[in-house]
Amino acid sequence: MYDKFRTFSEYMKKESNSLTASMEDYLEMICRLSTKSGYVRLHELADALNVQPPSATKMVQKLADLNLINYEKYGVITLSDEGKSIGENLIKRHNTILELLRTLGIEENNLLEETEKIEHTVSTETLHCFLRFMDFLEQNNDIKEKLTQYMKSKDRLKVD
Amino acid sequence: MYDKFRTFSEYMKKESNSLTASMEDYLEMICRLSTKSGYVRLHELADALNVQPPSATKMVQKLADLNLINYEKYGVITLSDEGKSIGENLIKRHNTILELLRTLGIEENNLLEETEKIEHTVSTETLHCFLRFMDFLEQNNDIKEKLTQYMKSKDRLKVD
DNA sequence: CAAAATTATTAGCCAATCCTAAAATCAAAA
DNA sequence: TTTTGATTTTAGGATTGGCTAATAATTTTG
Repeated sequence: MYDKFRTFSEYMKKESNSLTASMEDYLEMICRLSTKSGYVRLHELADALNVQPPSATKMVQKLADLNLINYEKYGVITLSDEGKSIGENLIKRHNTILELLRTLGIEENNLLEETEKIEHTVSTETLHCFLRFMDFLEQNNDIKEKLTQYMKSKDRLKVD
Repeated sequence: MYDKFRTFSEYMKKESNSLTASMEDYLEMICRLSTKSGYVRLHELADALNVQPPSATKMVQKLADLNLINYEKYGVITLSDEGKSIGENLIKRHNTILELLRTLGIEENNLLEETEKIEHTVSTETLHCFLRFMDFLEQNNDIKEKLTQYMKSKDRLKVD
């Protein structure tokens, strides 16, 4: 009857070719931080993700093994071509989710956290649907406006 | 600059009072499976979640420690009042996400998996926004119809 | 250039959740 | 009632990604 269900852990176990949620976080952040100067230092990365340096070291070594970044001990972190390409897509995905949540009225205070949690869980197909939904609103600005107004007003039909 | 970011693992670490994603999965499923007879057997639970029995044993023991279920070795699993209440809310949350994703045009094939991944990540506030969005569509059936048509059509504005 | 300060690594630990293999318990049938 | 078969538990292992404490390398400063 319920044979199609899986636990969260099992869904989140990535296939061999793809990245774990944390790997995605690191790569995404490396991508953001390296736009200015072209490289990142380990401690900047650790700071930005609010982890301790040893955690960053470990992950950076993993990403280097996967050839997504270039890194040698005590050195500087730069993105490989593949890493850059993936990282840019991760950032796009992040921005898409963020925009969607904003459209649906999630408060600015919670936007980042909610985005960061959700982004790792959505498939490409789902992401496309989200984009398509926002296209729809772009093409129907009256509806977008009406929706925005509605989401702002406080009273609700159902409470939970 | 990016000091508000966290890694996925850190976001998903629950505060002491709340449940991990996997605990939620188990509790939710126990709730579903026990509606008929009022109880669940361990192997039913393991089957439904596609895990091996030892994994289910361990988790069931944890949930019993938290007084969310009643369980004694080799016995039958029943929900405590608190477990039932939480479980029912988890199912509501599940259904809300599922309905939202369906509205946004996610294919039936992917609906369950996408729902199960996302459900653990959204806050109560976000959930309320989702509900409110669907209220909006209920109250504006013309818009809902137009959106559905739009999501069905294949061509897209942007591709990624 | 040597000492001090900063940055990064290693080593080792923890928690969560899955797994397999083997042992224990329970229930049903001969 | 004893045997068999199904169910469940225990024991032990793997992976992931955090952490701290101690060490090492690098950079800055006096």
